[in-house]
Amino acid sequence: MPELPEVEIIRQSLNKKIIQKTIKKVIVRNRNLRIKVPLNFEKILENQIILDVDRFSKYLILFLSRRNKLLIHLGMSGTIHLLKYNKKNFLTNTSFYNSPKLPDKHNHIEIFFDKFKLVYNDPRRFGFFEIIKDQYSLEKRFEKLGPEPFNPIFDISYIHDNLRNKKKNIKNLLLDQNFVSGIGNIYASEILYLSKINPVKEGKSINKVECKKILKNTKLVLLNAIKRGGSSIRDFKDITGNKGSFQKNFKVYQKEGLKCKREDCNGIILKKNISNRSTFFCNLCQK
DNA sequence: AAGAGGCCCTGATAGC
DNA sequence: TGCTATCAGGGCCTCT
Repeated sequence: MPELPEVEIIRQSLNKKIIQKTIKKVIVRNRNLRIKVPLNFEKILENQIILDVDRFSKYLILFLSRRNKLLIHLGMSGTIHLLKYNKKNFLTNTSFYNSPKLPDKHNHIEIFFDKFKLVYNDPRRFGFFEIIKDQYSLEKRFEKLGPEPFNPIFDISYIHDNLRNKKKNIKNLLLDQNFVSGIGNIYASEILYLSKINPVKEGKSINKVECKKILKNTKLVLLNAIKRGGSSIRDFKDITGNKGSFQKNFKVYQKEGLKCKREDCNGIILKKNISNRSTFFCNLCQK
């Protein structure tokens, strides 16, 4: 479901609520996530204090008091929300979150704190919760992933060097997490539109000027999306129930058939399947 | 070795 | 109404 901006929004809202809180109890209702939740998962987490909530790419990282970490990935349909306990010690969702569209049957993991619980809901179960034993293992875990777009390593030379021998199209390259981490299907289309680059263009035919545009627009799009609370299509919300609004800023994503937003362009937004993912682009100004 | 395609899942929606 | 097909903010594995 979420790309880097949405995960960052979740991190921020989670950070405010669970830092320095102790995990009282953990219930796993379905271990069959993308990675099987191990049988000792609950025991490892219980009685630990959350020291920090960090993020790399589309992964959330909870730093725990015994120095291990909880790595969370939301896949395509994972959501996290906090439910407050009411006076009778029953659980109510009125204070923090309400979403009539999330049936309880997909609440796979619940982490209980003193006054609220964290609930992980994921209909498609492409997400996962993974215990990482220490800092070294964490770095090892991310070893093969490319830098985030905000990392100074991700500069024009890095982009150019990584594209120049690639036959793969630029859209798929932007989605390749081993090249750059955090871009997903929505933002790839948006970045290429702003850069006036056709999504099917081969990596090796992208020149330095275009690399510069990709660099600039990648950061621009992701930062603006974060600024606006992420993109709320299919009901994305942060853990306190606030919707993002970046979907209102989409130039091409899900804009098939509409006129190009550039005033000096008479193009039409087309939808094309690239490696089985929808891709949106202007037929005229993206060369 | 790079790159294309299949696959992991459920739910919503469209079309007959 | 009820079927079938298609499509979803992701990423890993296998085959060529």
